[in-house]
Amino acid sequence: MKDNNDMPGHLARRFQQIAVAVFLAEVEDAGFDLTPVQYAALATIKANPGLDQVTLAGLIAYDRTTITGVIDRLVQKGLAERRPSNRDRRARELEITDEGRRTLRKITPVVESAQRIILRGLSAKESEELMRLLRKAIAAGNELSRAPLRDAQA
Amino acid sequence: MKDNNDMPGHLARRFQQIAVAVFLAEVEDAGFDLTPVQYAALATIKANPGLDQVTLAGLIAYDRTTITGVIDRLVQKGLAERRPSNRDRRARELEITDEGRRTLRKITPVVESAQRIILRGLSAKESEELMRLLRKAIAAGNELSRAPLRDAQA
DNA sequence: GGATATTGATCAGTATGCTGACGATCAGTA
DNA sequence: TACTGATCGTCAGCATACTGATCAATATCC
Repeated sequence: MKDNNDMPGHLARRFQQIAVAVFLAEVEDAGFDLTPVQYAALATIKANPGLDQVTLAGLIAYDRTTITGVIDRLVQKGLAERRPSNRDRRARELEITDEGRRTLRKITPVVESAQRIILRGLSAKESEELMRLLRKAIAAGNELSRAPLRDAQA
Repeated sequence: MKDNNDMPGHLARRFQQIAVAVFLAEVEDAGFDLTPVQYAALATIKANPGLDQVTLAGLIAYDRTTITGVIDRLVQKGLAERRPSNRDRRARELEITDEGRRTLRKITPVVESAQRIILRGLSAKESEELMRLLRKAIAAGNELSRAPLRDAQA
């Protein structure tokens, strides 16, 4: 009988579980209330002002139906704004607020420290190798999930 | 600005996302309706007949509040049974049914094939190395999540 | 033995993630 | 221009995951 520890699927779930727990603990310790998903969305909105939700979803590989709720919460916390687009009346343009910018600036070092904690069992060299292998496996499987990573369009 | 691809947390989420999608697609193709979580729970119940829910949760690193719903669905599908324990009247003893055994037998090769698909971008050597590094990182972070892995007690 | 602490299971509440559907809108074409 | 198909955002519904609480039952300690 195959052990759980021989199943990449199980290891993936467990690694992700720990990563989320560490992220939330560090962020809360620093006095913030932001999930990993919300952080990634906010950082991506800041880097791509005025983008629409489908583009945002593609940039961070979220499902477009999940984005709706995430943005709801960012807006509700006053970190982002959602307004109808003039170019395409179906679309919503997303913008980070000043408050969002402040939060992002203060929280980024915390997030980076969390990333180090997630890998605390590995040497620097092992960490690099793990990330390289994950990137490679992810690239090969990108199209297999409903929410693949997509480049921004012009 | 740090790229998403430099964040182990983001890579963890993405890898897990693909792993779940592959698992569900393969299992559905084979004509079954079972999630990764339900599969792991069912296989563990079979390997440890009569175990209680907390022990099961520890063996596969689930939160105990999540287990309740997972077992509900296994029972509802007729794959497992839940009955009050005689030794400890707070506890529920879990048992796999004949139907559960049949399902598990037929589905196991499908699950193993899914594991190969998840790693299809990597060579055999790289796959081994990825799993080794994940195991190491997970071991170091085990206590950081609310649902750490636990050995079965005597 | 009896007070206290702990434990097993569940629940309510919240946040991802997904499937499949829908209305509104846009783009391309006959 | 009218039609057709695709796209954007949202929704309902389901399944993980977690926090924190509660109830019942067991363990522990004095």
